[in-house]
Amino acid sequence: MSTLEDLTKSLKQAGLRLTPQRLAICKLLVETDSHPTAAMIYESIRAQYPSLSLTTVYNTLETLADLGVINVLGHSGDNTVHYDANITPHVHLACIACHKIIDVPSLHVAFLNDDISAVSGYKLLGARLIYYGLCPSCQKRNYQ
Amino acid sequence: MSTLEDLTKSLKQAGLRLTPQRLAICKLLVETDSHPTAAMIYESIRAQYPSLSLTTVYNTLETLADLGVINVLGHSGDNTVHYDANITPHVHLACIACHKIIDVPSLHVAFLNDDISAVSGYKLLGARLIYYGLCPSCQKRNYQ
DNA sequence: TATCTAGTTATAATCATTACAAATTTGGAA
DNA sequence: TTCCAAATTTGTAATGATTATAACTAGATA
Ligand SMILES: [Mn+2]
Ligand SMILES: [Mn+2]
Ligand SMILES: [Zn+2]
Ligand SMILES: [Zn+2]
Repeated sequence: MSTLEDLTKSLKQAGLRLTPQRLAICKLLVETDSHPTAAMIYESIRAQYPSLSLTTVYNTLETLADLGVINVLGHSGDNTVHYDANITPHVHLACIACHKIIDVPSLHVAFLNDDISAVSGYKLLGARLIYYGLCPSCQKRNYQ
Repeated sequence: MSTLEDLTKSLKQAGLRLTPQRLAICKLLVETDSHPTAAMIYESIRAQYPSLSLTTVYNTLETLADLGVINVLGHSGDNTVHYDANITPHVHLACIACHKIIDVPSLHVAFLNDDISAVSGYKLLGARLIYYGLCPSCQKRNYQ
């Protein structure tokens, strides 16, 4: 799990400024475990920075992803990209009904990593390990 | 790996017709190993069915995905959804430069599945296991 | 044949994301 | 401190994949 220092250091080391907007976005990313989208981040921070623009959120997320300190998850059935400050490969569980994404621990991820690294010939930059289905509460709701 | 019969049977069992368009899309899906997008499928089949519409491709893919006989992969950095007729959970390697997606065999996927199934409490419907990075030829190209 | 319906098609609408240019802020030079 | 160039942010417009809509077609049924 990246810390706030990880993110801010990597910005500085890349010669980029730590603006209030970037800092707020970084803070939110490391403090949440909800795998937010750009729009969610924008809505959360708008209260503190009323002048914040959605473009800045997208730009900052792209910058952090390019630096390799956050992970870009794909869609969870909702046509929006989710982000994760936890860049150690780990498994996600996405509900196709309510679109929540949670982490699932599994020891086998580490073995999987070793396999892929050894076999692929690719220069690996990250992973998106996503199982999807219906979360317990959405299962109930569907049967009512 | 789903066969053509798997796809056509599941369409019939759901009371849906096996139209020429649907058949052509199913054939392409089971014959390719390239994880095509809706647009790629449309372009491939247009020669045989000049009247084919992109909407039909999208509709058919959604139908097959809802039936659970094809898998919806996320983006590979190209902002387009990729599809896979191989619904047994397996690992993908996506190149962020040329956007090709290949399969990678690993025994640990089976163990991972067992873990997730046992622990989650979710009703699991599928998985997207994607590592991304630079493929060997794009690595060369970047260093020239 | 006449009718009904699932499916297809063409077209338009949606909306997340990206591109662009003007305005603002910043850190450093003078 | 004051000024300046560069970096960054912002508001707005453009893009493009996907989805919605409604007219049309084909194929089954009676
Ligand atoms: Mn996570
Ligand atoms: Mn595959
Ligand atoms: Zn749910
Ligand atoms: Zn490549």
